[in-house]
Amino acid sequence: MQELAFFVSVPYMAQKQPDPYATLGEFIKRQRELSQLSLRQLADICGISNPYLSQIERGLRTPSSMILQSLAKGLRISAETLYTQAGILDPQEAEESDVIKAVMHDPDLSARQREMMIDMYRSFRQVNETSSST
Amino acid sequence: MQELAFFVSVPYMAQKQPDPYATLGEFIKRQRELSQLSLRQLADICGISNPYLSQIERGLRTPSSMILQSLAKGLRISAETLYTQAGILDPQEAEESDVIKAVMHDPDLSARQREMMIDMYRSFRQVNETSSST
DNA sequence: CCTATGTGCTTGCAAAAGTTAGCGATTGTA
DNA sequence: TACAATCGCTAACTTTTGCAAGCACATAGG
Repeated sequence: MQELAFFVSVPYMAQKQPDPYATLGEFIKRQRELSQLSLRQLADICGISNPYLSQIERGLRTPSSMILQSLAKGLRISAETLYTQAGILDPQEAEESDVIKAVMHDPDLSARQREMMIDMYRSFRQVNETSSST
Repeated sequence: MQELAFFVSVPYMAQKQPDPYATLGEFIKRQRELSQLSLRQLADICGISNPYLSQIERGLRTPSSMILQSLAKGLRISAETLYTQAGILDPQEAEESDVIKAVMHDPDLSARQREMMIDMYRSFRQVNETSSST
């Protein structure tokens, strides 16, 4: 396992995904070219080999979490953006309410407890919806 | 108003101290035990093998992004939280009070409903904290 | 007693991840 | 015409992931 530089200050200039059809590799390649970096340059920055980056961009390899993270750092994108692009993070999670998000993010609840709270919340919302419309 | 049968008498076992679990494996194990799932049960839910899950929990293997994602789904936890625990995503706050804050700020809930959700949440937290484990 | 079932863990092995060496094609420059 | 440097890519290799089979231990039940 190689060492990765986890400097915390990432300037977060994540862009909106311009093409929903783009794969993770295509997205990375576009970001790299937007940054005007060659394949080898980005590979060096991220601490991975250039053939491997090439294979990632062409969709021949699925990078691990650590590699994705270092790619995010190197491209100055938020890791969430990359993960969403990779289909690893749930994009519709952003559309959920803050309550559901907060419950889902709470690590001190059990899965069942989270489920119960979310069920309760959704029931409340539904009840409020029907009672207000009739 | 529709009657809702959400009882807070939760028999679910909880874990030891509320200290932050250092490694990803320990965190996953804690979540699994909070859900009262055996190693094989969670492995089946997530579609991975039980020896592999065992190795993940003991820190002998680093799961790929896809495995992490299925683990997040199986544990009903946000993938972001798992990634943060794994030290892969930057630690944006996953404060427990965020649930209460989000509930308090939700305009689509009634005061009574907010109160019920916060009660439920606090009960869960208390159950998890007080019941000591083996 | 023995069988059955549930728990987590160990052992090899196929497959995928990831690297090093090197290819042909380009570009610039002497 | 070299010659050097850079581009992305291929091939062969090493390392790690992830799984199937099976181990040891515990709790029951007949």
